[in-house]
Amino acid sequence: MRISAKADYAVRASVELAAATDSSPVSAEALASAQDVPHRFLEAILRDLRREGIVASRRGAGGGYVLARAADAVTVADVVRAVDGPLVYVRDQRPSDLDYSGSAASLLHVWVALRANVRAVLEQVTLADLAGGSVPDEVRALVSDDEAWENP
Amino acid sequence: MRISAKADYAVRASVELAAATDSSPVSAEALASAQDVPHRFLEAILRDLRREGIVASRRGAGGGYVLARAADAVTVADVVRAVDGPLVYVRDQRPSDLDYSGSAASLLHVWVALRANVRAVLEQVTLADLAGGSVPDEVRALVSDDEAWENP
DNA sequence: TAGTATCCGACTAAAACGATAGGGTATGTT
DNA sequence: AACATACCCTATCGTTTTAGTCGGATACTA
Repeated sequence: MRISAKADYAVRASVELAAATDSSPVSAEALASAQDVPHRFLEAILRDLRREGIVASRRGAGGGYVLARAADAVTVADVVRAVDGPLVYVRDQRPSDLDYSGSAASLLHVWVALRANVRAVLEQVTLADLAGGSVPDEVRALVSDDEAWENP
Repeated sequence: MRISAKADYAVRASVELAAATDSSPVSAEALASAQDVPHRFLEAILRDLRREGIVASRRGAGGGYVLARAADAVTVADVVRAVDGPLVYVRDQRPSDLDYSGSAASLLHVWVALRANVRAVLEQVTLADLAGGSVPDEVRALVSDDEAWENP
């Protein structure tokens, strides 16, 4: 269960855009240096985000990227899905497409519950939350538990 | 965020062992055909599980594998970690090792909350639960929501 | 028309993934 | 003792994914 560099970079760039309040486009170069991400790689990621309707772009001098929607209408899940596809899948299949037989039948429920709990976090946090330096109460509750910070 | 074939197979084989009540070893071959998994591949996985103390093995005729601990003392998280390492990591680092600066600082909290919610499922379900065809109430509550079964 | 910055497709090195192969070693049965 | 069973270990292998890079085309501004 890993979050790819691509997803991490995509969210960071999107948050940076959400934080740029003055509605003028931000260049890929500026985003790359602000978040310390390889510029050419970020360009490719931003193209994905544009194709998925997360950001809009303007070419030419003074061009760059802006969010295509309001920052509070874009969740982390939206951004991750745009670059990496489905949030959770098992052996390249969606949980609901799996077919378990025998004593492992209930395992399907585990994967579905897992996905539900992943969604509960990533679909709750918006770019506006992150740009504002805060997270929803439900998420804060999760991280306020000391156990959440331990590496078992 | 994918669950690898290895992790899926490992859990299924472990559940099969938990369901084999008569404490005599089950061969890799028998587990492989019961769960429809490549036999040689499963053997490699079982070796990982043994090294991590999840299963015990006996060699020779009539040999095979048994759970090394009671089925209600082994969680799905234990099995997944044994074959795939840490449950959640971002760009090959544990969330707590990440270093975010600028407007994406709160993103760290999102990844930590994500991991906490993943744990809340996988550390709660034991092999005994699955072998018994049921899951803990907290997990059942998650899957009873119709939304949990939809592919967005 | 010069400069800026996005857009596009191809490309690459390295790692991960999903296995498979060949032989060695311990254990039980006859 | 011979034999069959079944785990054990190392190595290999083809494909896909990951994380980037490169060269140039296209669009927009001043």
